[in-house]
Amino acid sequence: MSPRRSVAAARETHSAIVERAAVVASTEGLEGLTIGRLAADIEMSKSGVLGHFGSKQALQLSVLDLAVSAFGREVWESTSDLRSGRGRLLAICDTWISYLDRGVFGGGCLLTSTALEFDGRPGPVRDAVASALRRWYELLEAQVETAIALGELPTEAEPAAIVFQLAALAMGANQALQLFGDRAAMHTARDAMRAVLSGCSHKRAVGPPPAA
Amino acid sequence: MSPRRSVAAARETHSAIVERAAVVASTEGLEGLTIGRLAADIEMSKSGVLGHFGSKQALQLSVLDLAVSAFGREVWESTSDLRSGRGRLLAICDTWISYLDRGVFGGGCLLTSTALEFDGRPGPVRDAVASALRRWYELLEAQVETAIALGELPTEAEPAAIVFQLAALAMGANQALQLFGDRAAMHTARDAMRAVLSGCSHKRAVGPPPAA
DNA sequence: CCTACCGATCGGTAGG
DNA sequence: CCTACCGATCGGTAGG
Repeated sequence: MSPRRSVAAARETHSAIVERAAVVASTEGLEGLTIGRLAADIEMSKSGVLGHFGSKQALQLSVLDLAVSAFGREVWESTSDLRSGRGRLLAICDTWISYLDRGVFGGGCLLTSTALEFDGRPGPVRDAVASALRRWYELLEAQVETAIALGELPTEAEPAAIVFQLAALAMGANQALQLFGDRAAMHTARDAMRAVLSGCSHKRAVGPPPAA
Repeated sequence: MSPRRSVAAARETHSAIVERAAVVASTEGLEGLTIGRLAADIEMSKSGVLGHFGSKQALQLSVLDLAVSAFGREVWESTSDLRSGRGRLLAICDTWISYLDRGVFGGGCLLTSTALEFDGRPGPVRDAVASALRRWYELLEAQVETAIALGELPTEAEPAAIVFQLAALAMGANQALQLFGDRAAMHTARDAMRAVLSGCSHKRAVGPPPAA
């Protein structure tokens, strides 16, 4: 008479697999996942694991979904109490760096690593990570446009260029931390992000160097 | 009486394998290399391929060596006619972007992708890519220091922060091109690199936003 | 959710 | 440089 134990339990098992897979993928990559190893980790049979997804690729997409949700929750949603504009962008720089610094799934940013791992492999995984990143960048561009409209950034600021720089600095922070264990770079990245949002050097600055 | 054909021929075969492996690794990753596939591509037996390296890891290190050489030649050495300082740094921004834009081994920058692929896997490959990138960053920092000493950059400029930003922007350009096919981002990245070297915003710029 | 199994491929070795 | 082979593991299926 168990009240359909299988439904709730299956959902829990599903989550447990995806969460474990995210941890593995965080260091081994999404392609480095194997059903067999995951089954051993979670103490299930291979077919028990595979039954939840149907294929390795479907599992990869589930892991990516989890990574996107976690990123959105930690970087974007945690600034939802702020009104749109420069203030929220500054807060996002902080939550973004903090997200990287905490190493959510035990390794670096899964969106960044998946983007690089799959950028040369056409298919659903590449499409999914590309569209997730594109949505994120468009969200940020909208914030920049709002900031410009509010007079918080100069009218000649270019949203795409500003967002490009913020994303690049986040990638730099990710590499510094994961490859070199360089915590100090988190501050460097944060300062550089704030400089990008300071209204200085949004347009080409190719004049002569200032006198020393 | 062939004049030790085996020596020269073996060297050529070795190069052919490594070059092919670099092309494969450029889209599949260094861990995605397999001896069997490489052997089929190059039309040799598996053991014929493996005999040149001894192990897959040794092959990976050879590919990384090739990638480091190519990067050094195309980005650094091609600016060797310039004297050290800001002028050479500006030229490096151009050769760096050009190197990324050309997609040397058919995919993205192998140093960037290997760094991300192996940052969570301790071992010789991780050590090799980390030390190659560290040497590159130190080379750039020395150029920044020279520029400061020559009065081409402000004395309060922080070499590590400037190099961090240049490297981050290169990673951003790599992602934009490989994941989104965004050629326009090459110009965005180049402009942002030049802004970093313009003497503006080297120190924290956290004041109030400029009036609109 | 399991056991049992499939063909394919992995990195690597033996021996020549 | 080759053939022939090793044990291990891969993603996935059949059948329950």
